Amino acid sequence: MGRQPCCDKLGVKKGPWTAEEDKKLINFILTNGQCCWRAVPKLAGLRRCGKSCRLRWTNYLRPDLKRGLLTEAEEQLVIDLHARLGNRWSKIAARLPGRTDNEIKNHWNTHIKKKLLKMGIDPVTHEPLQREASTTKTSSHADHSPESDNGHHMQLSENNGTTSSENSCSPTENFSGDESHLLDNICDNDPLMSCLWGNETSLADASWEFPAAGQNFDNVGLPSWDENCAWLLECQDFGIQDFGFDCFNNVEVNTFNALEMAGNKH
DNA sequence: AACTCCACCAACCGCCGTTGT
DNA sequence: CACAACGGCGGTTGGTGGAGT
Repeated sequence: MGRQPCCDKLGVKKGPWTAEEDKKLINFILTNGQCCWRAVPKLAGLRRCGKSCRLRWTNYLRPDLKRGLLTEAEEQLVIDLHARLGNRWSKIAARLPGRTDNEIKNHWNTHIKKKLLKMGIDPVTHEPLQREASTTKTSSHADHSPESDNGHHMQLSENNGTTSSENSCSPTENFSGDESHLLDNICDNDPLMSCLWGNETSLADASWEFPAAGQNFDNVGLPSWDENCAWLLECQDFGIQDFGFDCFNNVEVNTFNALEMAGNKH
């Protein structure tokens, strides 16, 4: 009869994660790798739902995360991808290494939306607002989807504010359909997109996988995580910056910062 | 200094497609 | 095949801190 419940919901902690919890989660994934999230809280000694553990890991603790504001290039890419994909944040995030869907979604809602509106562009349809107003008479936005915007999306350009309609790929961007053709179009018309879409398979297939114990990050150009992390965790209480170390790569520093921030909060 | 407003973002909620029993 | 949980996703909320008054 079906599966066992994910968590009993009773005695499950909610709210912000503490440094201690982060430590436990990191330690667990270090030694066991990413396995079934349902088992993680129990095995890691966390009073959290597996879902919550996964979220914490993917959005905050993952060592390959970039932090800080999106760069201009990233922002432009998000806008472009949003015009093509709509609110499919996970798909968009897959094109921006080191960024999470949550982060992109937040950035969209807090920054990009306003920016587009200021420029007179509808953030939903990527159409100019005036033209938008006239077209709404015949079609509703409620059902807006990448398939329905006919590819006449606006591209944010601080330089000239021109649209990219002319040089963007066309219409009916149904990714499940003739995707290879679509990707060709995108790549042909946009160098940045070309670069990213060029790695389509690797990016798309490279669901973030933490190496199991004994493996290291050599294949992704990262240092051996489990070698570093033991003392990393021990050091978190001091704060890495206090050491004046600048020899860490971003990955390690990010993890330090994450832990430190969590530690400072509590 | 105290208060209010606002922006930011981590985390939760609920839905949906997939998958195990 | 039916059912129920899993995993993932997108929408939304609530806490926090900074800016403005």
